[in-house]
Amino acid sequence: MGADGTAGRVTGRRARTRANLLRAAFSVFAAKGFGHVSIEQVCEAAGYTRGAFYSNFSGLDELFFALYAERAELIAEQVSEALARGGPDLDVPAAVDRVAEVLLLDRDWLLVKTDFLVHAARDPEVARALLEHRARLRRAVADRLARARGHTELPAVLGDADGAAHAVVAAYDGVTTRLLLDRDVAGARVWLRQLLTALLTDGTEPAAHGRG
Amino acid sequence: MGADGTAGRVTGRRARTRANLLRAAFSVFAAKGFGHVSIEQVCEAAGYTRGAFYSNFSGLDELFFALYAERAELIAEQVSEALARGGPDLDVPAAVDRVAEVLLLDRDWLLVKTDFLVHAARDPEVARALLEHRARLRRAVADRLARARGHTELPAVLGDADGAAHAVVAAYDGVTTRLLLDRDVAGARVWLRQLLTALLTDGTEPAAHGRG
DNA sequence: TGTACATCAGTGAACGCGCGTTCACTGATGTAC
DNA sequence: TGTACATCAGTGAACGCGCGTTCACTGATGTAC
Repeated sequence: MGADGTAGRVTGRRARTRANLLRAAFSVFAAKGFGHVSIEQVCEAAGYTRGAFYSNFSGLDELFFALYAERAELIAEQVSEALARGGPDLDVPAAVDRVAEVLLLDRDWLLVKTDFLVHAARDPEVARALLEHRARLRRAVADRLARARGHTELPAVLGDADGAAHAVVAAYDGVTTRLLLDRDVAGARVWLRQLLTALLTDGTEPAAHGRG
Repeated sequence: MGADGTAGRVTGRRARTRANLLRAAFSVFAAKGFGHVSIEQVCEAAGYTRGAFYSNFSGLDELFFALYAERAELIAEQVSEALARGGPDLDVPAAVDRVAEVLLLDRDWLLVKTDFLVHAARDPEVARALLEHRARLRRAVADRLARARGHTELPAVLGDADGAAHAVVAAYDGVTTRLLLDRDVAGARVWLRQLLTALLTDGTEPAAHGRG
C-alpha cells in the first residue's frame, strides 16, 4: 500500500501518533536506556495503548532505529550549517566552538546515541546506518578543512583533510564518553576545543582556554 | 559473616561456581549486550540453576559490576606493566604500541566495557567506579610522561603531563567507538598510534604508518 | 589416613508478574456528492 | 458548507510465555576426632 494515490487516506492522525510515540520513546530511552525499556513503558509515556504501537512499528528495534535516524539527520544538518557559516576563510577556534555547541548540546542525545552504538556494535545492519551517519559528518568536516587549506596548515601525522576529519570524530567520541560520566557539559566543550586545537594545529601555540 | 575466622567453611566450591558464573556471563554479555540478557541465560550458559545464581549474587547488576571490576583490574595491571617496560627513557612509539596492544586486544571486552559505560551514565554510583578505573589508567600514563619529560616535549595546548594523559584516554575512547563499528582491530591499533602521535608530539614530523 | 557429622552450596519446583503479541471492535477521519 | 459513508487508526481485553524470585530439600564439602 502507499505506492498508488489511493493509499494513506487518514494521514494526519497517524503521523501525529507516530511522532508522539517517537518523542515519548526518546525520553524513556534517555532515562532508562534502550535495554531497560518495554513497549508498554513507551506507550504509557506517550498515552497510547500497545495496539497503537503495533499499528505504527513492528517492534522496539524499528522504533529505536527511526528515532536515531530522525535525530541524526537533524544533527548532521546543524553541523553542516555551523561549518558553512563564517566565510571562506576558516577560523578554526570559531568553527570549533560552533560545532562543539551543536554536538555537545544535549546529554540525553548522547545517551541515546551511545545506546544506539552499543546496539550497532552487535548488528552489522544497524552499524552500517551509524557508519553512514558518521561518514556524512566527517565529509562535512573534511570539505571544510580542505577548502581552508593554506590558511591553517594541518599536522602531517594525520595525513590529508580526510585524516584530520577522522581525528575530529575521534575527539568527539572521546569527549562524549567523558561527558557521559562526569555530566559536565560546559567542561566537555572546553575540553573538545582543546583536543581539536591540539589535533588541527601543529600544537606549538599555548592553550587559550583552561583545561576542563 | 566472614569477619571472624569461623565463616566460609566450604570456600572452594563456592569460589569455583562464582568464577564459572562470571566467565559465562562475560560471554553472554558480549554476545547479546547487558540489556538483553536474563539471569536464566547466564545460568544456562554456566550450567547452573537460577538458585545457584541467587546464592552468589543479589541480581544481574551486582554480577555485572563484579565482572567489570575484575576485568578492569586486570587491564590496569597490564597497562602499568606495558608502560613500565622499556627503561627510564620514554620511547613514545614503542610505548604506544605496547599500550595499544593491551587496550585493543579483545573486542568482547570493549563491548562489555561500553555496556558498562552506558550503565554508568545513568547511575552515579556506578559512574564513580568507572571514573576511578579511568583515573587509575590516566595516572599511570601521566606518571610515565612526567618521568620522560625533556626527552619528548609535549605540545603546549594540552598543558602538563596530566592534560596529555587525559588526551590519551580520549583518543582511546574515540578509537574504541570506531572499532566497535568497523570491527577492524588491526586498523584500530594503527589509528590509535597515529592519534597518540599527533597528540603527544608537536605534530610536525611526517606520518610513519599508513592511515587505518 | 579414615569415618561421622555439621553445615553450606546448589537443586528444582512453584508462584506470579510483566509484558509481547494478537485481534475483533469502535469511533475518528477524510471523501464524495 | 453540510451530510452520509467507507475506511482506517487506535482501543482494550485476552492469551501465554519467559523469567525473576523464593524456598524446602539434598547431597557435596570441609572438619574434628
